[in-house]
Amino acid sequence: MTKSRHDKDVTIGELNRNKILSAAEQVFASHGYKGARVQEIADRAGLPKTNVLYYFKTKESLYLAILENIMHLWNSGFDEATVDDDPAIVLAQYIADKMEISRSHANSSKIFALEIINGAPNLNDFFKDQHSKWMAGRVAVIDDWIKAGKLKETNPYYLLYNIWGTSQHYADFSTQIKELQGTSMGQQDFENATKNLIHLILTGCDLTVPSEFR
Amino acid sequence: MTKSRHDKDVTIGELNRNKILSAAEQVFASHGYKGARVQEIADRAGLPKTNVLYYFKTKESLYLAILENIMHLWNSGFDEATVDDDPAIVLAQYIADKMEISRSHANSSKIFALEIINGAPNLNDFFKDQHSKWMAGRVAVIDDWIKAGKLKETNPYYLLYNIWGTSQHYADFSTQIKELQGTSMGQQDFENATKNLIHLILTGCDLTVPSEFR
DNA sequence: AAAAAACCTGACTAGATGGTCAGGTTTATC
DNA sequence: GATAAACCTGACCATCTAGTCAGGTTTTTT
Repeated sequence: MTKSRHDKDVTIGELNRNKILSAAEQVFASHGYKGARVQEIADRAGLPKTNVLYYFKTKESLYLAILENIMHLWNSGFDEATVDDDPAIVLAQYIADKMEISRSHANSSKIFALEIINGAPNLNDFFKDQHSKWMAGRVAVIDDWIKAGKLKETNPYYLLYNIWGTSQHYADFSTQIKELQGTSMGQQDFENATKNLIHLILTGCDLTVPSEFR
Repeated sequence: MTKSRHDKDVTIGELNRNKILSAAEQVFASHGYKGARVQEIADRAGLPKTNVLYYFKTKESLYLAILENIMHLWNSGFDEATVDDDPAIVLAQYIADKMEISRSHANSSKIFALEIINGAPNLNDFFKDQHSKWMAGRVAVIDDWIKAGKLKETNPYYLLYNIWGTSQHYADFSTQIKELQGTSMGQQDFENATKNLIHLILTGCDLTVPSEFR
């Protein structure tokens, strides 16, 4: 029996980094970037503040680390959609993806949506650029659908924010319900909410809800 | 011609108070209570910080003044609804009211909804009490509707948060669209959004949308 | 078991922040 | 035009905050 690390072993660093990220997620979600205190993050992580700053040199870098994690979550089939795809299927799946993120990563979702809704005031240039490009690409696809007659004339930004805002609200809501009553929204509740939302958004665009999302 | 104030005259105090409240609304809405800086509020109001603190002794009292203003906005027909009223009409009208507030008072709406969704961490006991009572009353009415067979078995908190969250999202969204494109959501856009929302929420409760809200 | 790497933290600092205060000016009232 | 009330603000302060640093301990590697 050796004391050396095996591949499957978790280093103290990994463990603490995760503790910190998880604590930071909660604090940033409830107080925003400016309002979050490093000390509070440390307390929630059960570590001294200095230790938090050992792993993440600044409050900003910790925040950006969280945003980077979240960005991966936001990847979806919509990213590769083209004018040849069916907008109803692509959008319905996108809404379902967003709802799943709201369910499984409520705090992350809250932080990222807040950042985007407020015009990304805390994102550095790299992230802003990355997100702008993604945004421009999605808007272009939506515009192409409209030009191709596959989607009614609509504001692409309106549509995207609509999806984010509504699915986001379930993230806020599910957290709150849990605190108030001790019971989370169940899987079935979320499925119903997802169907409702797909119906709302798609019919708002004069699209027919694909049978697999009904 | 006299220099005395007439009833219709506005004192300097009233003017400045309004400037400050309006500036504070913006800052609290975008940074939250903790993240808001008195200096930033002063800058936006075009006044020295000391002057802001002359009118509102503390940051907290300024925040509470805003919440008090908003509370009046939240009054609606739902407050006096009883089991004898038609839930479809009461709820549809309530949603329409909330949407109108999102349209006309986006920032206020954001602050108050945030406060409630986060469990009112910054509200003093008076406000908490006032709101708890309102909440208990509304939940009781919804439960009565359910017992009377006028509304399907549903979680009353879920329903209320659903209405707040979705209508709230239009407040965030409308601000953002304005910044991105220079054009606000028009009256027609908001009417459509309101109808969509009424439909979503009511059908979610197995209620039929009253014709006047269709 | 020695060296290196990773980890930890108490004491500290510079700057920001909410708030005070004392002494001023302007406005309203008689 | 004198008095009172309302308004204004530069200088200041106690406290909080992100971040530094130096000197330590533990873990991993060789």
